[in-house]
Amino acid sequence: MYKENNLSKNQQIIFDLINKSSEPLKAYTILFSVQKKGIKAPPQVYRALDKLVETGKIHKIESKNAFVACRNSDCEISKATAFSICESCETVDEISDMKLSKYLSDFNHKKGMKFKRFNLEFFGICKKCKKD
Amino acid sequence: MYKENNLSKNQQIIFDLINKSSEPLKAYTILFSVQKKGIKAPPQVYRALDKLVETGKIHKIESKNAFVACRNSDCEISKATAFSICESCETVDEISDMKLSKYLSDFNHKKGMKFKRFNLEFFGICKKCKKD
DNA sequence: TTAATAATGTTATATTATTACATAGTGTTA
DNA sequence: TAACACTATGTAATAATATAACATTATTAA
Ligand SMILES: [Zn+2]
Ligand SMILES: [Zn+2]
Ligand SMILES: [Zn+2]
Ligand SMILES: [Zn+2]
Repeated sequence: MYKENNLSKNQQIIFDLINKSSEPLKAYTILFSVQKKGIKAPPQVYRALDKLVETGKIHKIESKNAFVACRNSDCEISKATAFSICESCETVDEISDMKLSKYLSDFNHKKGMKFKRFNLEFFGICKKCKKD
Repeated sequence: MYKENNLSKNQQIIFDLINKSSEPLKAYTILFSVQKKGIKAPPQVYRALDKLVETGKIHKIESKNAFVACRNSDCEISKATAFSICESCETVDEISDMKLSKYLSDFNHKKGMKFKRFNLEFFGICKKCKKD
């Protein structure tokens, strides 16, 4: 089952759910949504999530403990992620900006640490919410 | 008690602990450490932490659910935070880089959202760990 | 076909965080 | 001072997030 599609059964079920969602999904929301498909316990969800994050199919929004599907082919397997988060409606968008990504990937710490990965979360009020 | 020092009793106890620590502290580690000082329950810790984050005295490392004291007068009350995190020894350093901070504060999303705040977490292996 | 690896199923438990409600301290102003 | 708003505290219970441990099955590679 793994070959043709590179996702396993549980991984595919959970990825499909996250990918169809317009908002970040939390692990237990996912768990409740997939119980009818036979996924009954937290470890099944967390294992699939871990794998999907590892392979860059989804990202974790750390400030929300929630997961979104990757919308950006440029984030190179989760090595360089950036998001905009509306503090009013909670909408999350993955930022796809080559200049920003390059600037941060090239950033070198004064203390000599070479970074392999970064995650950036911007917060504000989105256009839609501003109108209200 | 609030006037002279702008921190309340519990806030001061918890700030002192985090400030003296060389590593990020987790809420329940803090709770266990301050029980002899009369702080006995999670809400007391979380309330103090919330306030300290709000006022920029400490920051939350989202990827670790842990807290560090602010080492940077430039982060302007938690509006612009950046950290380097060693994936081996778990050391966390607050990055103080005006150019980086300005670059990100000035960054404008294509979708027209104006950002009020950001948090950036870099991951890698620190110098010390590279030698081993 | 055997062995290694990856994925699954299941139960229990650990860790992180909040709700709800009662009480006490502090600052302002009538 | 007394009345009030506001902030902080204390406490019990519970919610939400995540992992450990172990048994089983599926897939791949040698
Ligand atoms: Zn992505
Ligand atoms: Zn919004
Ligand atoms: Zn700071
Ligand atoms: Zn290190």
